[in-house]
Amino acid sequence: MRLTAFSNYALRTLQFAALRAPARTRIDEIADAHGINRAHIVKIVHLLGREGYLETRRGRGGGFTLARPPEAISVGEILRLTEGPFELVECHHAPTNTCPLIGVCRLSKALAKALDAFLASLDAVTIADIAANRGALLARLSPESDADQAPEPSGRGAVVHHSGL
Amino acid sequence: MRLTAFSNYALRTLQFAALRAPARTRIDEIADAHGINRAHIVKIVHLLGREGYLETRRGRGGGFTLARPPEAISVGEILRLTEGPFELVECHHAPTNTCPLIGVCRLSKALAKALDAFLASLDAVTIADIAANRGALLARLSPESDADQAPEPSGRGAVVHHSGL
DNA sequence: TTAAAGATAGACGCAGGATATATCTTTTGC
DNA sequence: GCAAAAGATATATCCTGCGTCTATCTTTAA
Repeated sequence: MRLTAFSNYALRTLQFAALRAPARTRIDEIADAHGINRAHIVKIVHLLGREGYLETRRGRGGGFTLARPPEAISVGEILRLTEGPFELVECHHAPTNTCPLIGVCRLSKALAKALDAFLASLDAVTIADIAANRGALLARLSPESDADQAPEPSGRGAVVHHSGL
Repeated sequence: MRLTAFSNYALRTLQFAALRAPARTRIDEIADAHGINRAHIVKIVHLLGREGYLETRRGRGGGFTLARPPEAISVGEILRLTEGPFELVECHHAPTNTCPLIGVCRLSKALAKALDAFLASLDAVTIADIAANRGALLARLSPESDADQAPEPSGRGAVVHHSGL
């Protein structure tokens, strides 16, 4: 049982934006920080923008910021968005189900209940919560500058500082 | 987020064995019932036998039964066995972690806690629980004979009745 | 008008899991 | 003791979802 890297990076993108607020964050910053390809974060930012979690802005000086207060975005709702339908087992998806026990199977129900417990636990956690220890996180993200946005601009393709995330 | 079919069938194998108890169950019965290849259930029965959940017996008249009372086997422990290490995100596996936030990241901790909630929910469910409504389950598994083991023997390769599971 | 930024499209690779086949060993019944 | 029935074991192959990459377009500010 594993979450997709897509979900993981989506949450880290929001966490990063919360840390940078009220300044804007750029896609390349996050991609460089993780040492991964731009395209991943591009897709994530695009989706989160469409769904009203990020305010994106094109062009020079652009970037994105949280579209809502971080206390108003829960980890659970992001996972519901990025992880696709949560079908732990085949029989949770009626159209393709082949199990004749459907409707009377208590295993299926127990699994659904456990999934609810999982999501409920994450519904109680917000982006503000996972960005609360700002100092410690920023120290890891950009060891040289603690609380302000990195001043030096970076080119598109060249990985400049690779501070990791 | 999805469980493997392997885990799903492992639980159904135990559920089936509980329903059949104290009679023995054969691998082919379950494979035929699901309409899947023998090899899947073979691997599962072998593992569950090795780990002390099933008593297996070779040869004519062989098959397997639960090695413990069904109340003493929880769904959670089976999942821990069959699902491999539960690493929801990359950073939960220290050897391959690349995230510099490791140790201070509250997202990582929140995910671990949610996973605990998931497993705790399933630790409270036993094989006895998911086989409790015996009548309803058996009616679906073998519509013609309700409470006794199907009398007709079935050959190895030929799918005979395909009652589904 | 140029550089910096997000938006969009599409191709490709690949690991894990699902599926299948073949054969060996053990046990019982005749 | 032989044959049939059952689990044990090994190996091969397919396939889907996810991750990865490249290229190009559009918007915006200096």
